[in-house]
Amino acid sequence: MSPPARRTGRPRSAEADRAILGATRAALVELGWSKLTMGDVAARAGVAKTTLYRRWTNKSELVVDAVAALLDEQLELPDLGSLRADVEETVLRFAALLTRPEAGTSLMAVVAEATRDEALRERIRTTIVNRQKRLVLLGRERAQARGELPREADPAAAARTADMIFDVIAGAVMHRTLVSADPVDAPWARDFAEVLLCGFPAVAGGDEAGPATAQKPAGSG
Amino acid sequence: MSPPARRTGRPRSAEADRAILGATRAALVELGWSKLTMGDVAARAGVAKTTLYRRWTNKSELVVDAVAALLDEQLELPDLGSLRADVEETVLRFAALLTRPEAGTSLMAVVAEATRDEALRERIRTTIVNRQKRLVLLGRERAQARGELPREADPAAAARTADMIFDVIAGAVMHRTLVSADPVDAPWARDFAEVLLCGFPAVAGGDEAGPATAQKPAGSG
Amino acid sequence: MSPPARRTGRPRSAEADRAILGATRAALVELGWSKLTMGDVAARAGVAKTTLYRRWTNKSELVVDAVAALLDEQLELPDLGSLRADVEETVLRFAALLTRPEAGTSLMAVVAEATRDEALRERIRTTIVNRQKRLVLLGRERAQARGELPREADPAAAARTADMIFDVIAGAVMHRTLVSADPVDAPWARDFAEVLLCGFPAVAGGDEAGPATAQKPAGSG
Amino acid sequence: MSPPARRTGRPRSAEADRAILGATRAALVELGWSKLTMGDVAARAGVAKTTLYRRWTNKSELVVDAVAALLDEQLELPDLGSLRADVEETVLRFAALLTRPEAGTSLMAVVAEATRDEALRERIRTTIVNRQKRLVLLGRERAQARGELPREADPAAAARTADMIFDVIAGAVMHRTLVSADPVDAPWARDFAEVLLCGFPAVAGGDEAGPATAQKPAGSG
DNA sequence: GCTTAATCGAGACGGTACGTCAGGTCTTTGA
DNA sequence: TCAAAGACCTGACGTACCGTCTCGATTAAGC
Repeated sequence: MSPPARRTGRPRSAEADRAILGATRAALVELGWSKLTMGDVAARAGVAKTTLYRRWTNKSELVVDAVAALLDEQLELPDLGSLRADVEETVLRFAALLTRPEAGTSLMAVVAEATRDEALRERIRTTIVNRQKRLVLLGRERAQARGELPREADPAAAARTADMIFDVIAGAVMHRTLVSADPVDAPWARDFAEVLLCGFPAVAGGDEAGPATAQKPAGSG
Repeated sequence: MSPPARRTGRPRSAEADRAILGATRAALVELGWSKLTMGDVAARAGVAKTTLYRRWTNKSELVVDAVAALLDEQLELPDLGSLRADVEETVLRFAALLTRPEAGTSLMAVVAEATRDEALRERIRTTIVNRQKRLVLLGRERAQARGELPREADPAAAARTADMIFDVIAGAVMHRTLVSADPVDAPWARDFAEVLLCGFPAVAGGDEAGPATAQKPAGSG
Repeated sequence: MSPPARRTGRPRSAEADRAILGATRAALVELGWSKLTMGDVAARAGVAKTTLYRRWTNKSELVVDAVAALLDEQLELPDLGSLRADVEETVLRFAALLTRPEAGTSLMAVVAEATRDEALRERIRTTIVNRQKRLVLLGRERAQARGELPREADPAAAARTADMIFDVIAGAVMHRTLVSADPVDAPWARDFAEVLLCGFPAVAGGDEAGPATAQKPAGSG
Repeated sequence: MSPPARRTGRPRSAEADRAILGATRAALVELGWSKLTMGDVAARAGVAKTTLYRRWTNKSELVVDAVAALLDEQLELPDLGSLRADVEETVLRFAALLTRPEAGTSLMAVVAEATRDEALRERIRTTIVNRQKRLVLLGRERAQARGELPREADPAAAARTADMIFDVIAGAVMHRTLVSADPVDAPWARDFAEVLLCGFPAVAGGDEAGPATAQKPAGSG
């Protein structure tokens, strides 16, 4: 059907695929992105380098897949009864994941590489970004079911909002963890959820200051 | 004092320093982080590789300095009369900067590298992170002067808040630009400022839904 | 007996054999020994690599057979009425053959390979060396029939002599053509025949000098 | 002067040159031509592969130089008082050399390679062929001094003759040793010297048969 | 006409070496 | 002492070919 069903020749070993991705993750844990080599991954997987290059054109694509598998497997949306609690927990889990040596660094490195490589960019978008956005979509749906958020009429606007939330949450955690190199702990998560739900003036000083200044600009919308 | 006062021998050429950083930026523009080579930088700067290594211990540190200089030179806080306007403009400027080939990629790559290199992490913190936090601090001060934000009593809490804001703004822009690979344009900036100042329920549907559900959890501090 | 009489199963394609040897020669012409690859030969022959390895254990053996077939097909002893004329003509023909890109190079390469490979050495001996010695044997017989050479009493000595002649003729032509990389033309062939039949002092200066000095050493034999 | 006298930069290590050629010869002895690898040679020489490739563009050129050095060092013309004795001894020595694993095979392989590589052919000619022709020239001179050979008037003809003798001797020994894979021993050397000095009919049957048939063809020069 | 078994094509596989490239160091001569 | 030049070692790169191995599909010979 969609894949033309290669009929002929020896079929690719599914075993090898698994071994390679596993070896990649193990190597990332031990060595980190920059010291990981294709030869080493091949050796760990008990596989020839050519087998590796037959499936992934380079280190970046391989690592994207390995990281994507990790994210798929590790990230699940909790259901703690309130949007705020779900956000806090998700932030903590995501931060914990990014702190793992195989995840955060690799993601950064791969994204850096992608700026010069359209194919890689596409692969990141499909296997990581789009797939993790499900968390935002699911979280919103639950919040709407609970009555915490209104149902949105315009689906385009809804999609835009989801993208925004995804970028804000993922971006903030990533930046805090990897760029600022500060810990994401429970207090931070609480403050962050507050900012996300109420705006930062609520955190900055007192609740009374917030509403007064945070008006939409007169000319907008 | 700080420089141990080298007295003897041929002094280092200040010309060389400038040429090297310039060449590094030019090379980053053309080639990007991963294809940039020390040999190439040296050649562009009309300098021997030795000279280069006498000043920076490795590629990463060199690039950190080049990027830091770029950020120092390009990022300034606008004063548009309101906190919201300042945030929107800053977001746009920062996004424009990250889109430049020498900036975003390099930053990501260098951060990725830093996860395994304490010295590099420190250099990033001092020459990039801490130095750009000035924008947040200055912005808050102005907003306080305008009466848009209250003066905070607890300096530790004030610092924490500033860090948070910095991570949220920088992180969101960075993630949108480089990971999601979507454009940061005026509408996005407007929405983002709205989230930042009022919380995301304000964007999600209608103002009425927001306040009702986004209460602090009962048991929290 | 010699073939273990495979009774059952699909028989090997004789077509394939021919196609492979042909493709090998074509590839040798185009690429030479060192750039010839089994995969390429298979592709040219429209045959799978497996088919190829089912018949020849490796590249060297395949090439030996291809070259042997070439020699068999191209080398024939002329009958020009005198030993000298036959020698000259044979030398020219052999040189012409060695100059062809598929012959000389391959022969050298295969011989080089054989020094570490007894099986290959044996194959060369049987399919090339012994088979081409027929030219020497036939030539001598004809010369004896013409009365140009005496019939030899001792068959062992006769064989030794034939071997010697074979090595001298083939070796000289091969060395001149491939090592010295000088042309074997009619004058050279004439001189060579002179040396072979009369000894080199006859060529060196004048006939008178030769016999006088080229005596067997007194103490030998 | 002729080399523009590179003044600047670290000079090439003469030590390395020696180590590499030595390692090459050692590797040839142990492994033979086809199993010798550049990486292995580099490792044995305690040198990086790049250092090796900086001096020789490929395996063949390296081996040519190694073999040339071997020949220079091992081949010397004996002076046994007569041309015949000198020839016999030289033949034996040359055969002994070719039998060594690093010499004969390598020479064949390199010559095979050279048929497709003009630069290599030139290198063989200058470093091996021309340099070893000295033996022929020297041998003739001595024989002339002894009165065994006439002095030749025409220098061009003299050169042609020397080339011929060189090809006949080297070619015969090489073919016997490597192609026919038969031993070159004292009896063979004696027979060969006889052929070379008196023509092969002298060996074939009786001396009386030789002169009668080995006349120059009527129509020639 | 069915069974049997070796052959065929295709192409993936584990290996080994290739020749290149970049990182970072060291050794010259010259300023 | 520093600078320019460039050789050096290290180690990874991605490719090429080797010879082997699985596939499913043929194709005769024997029953």
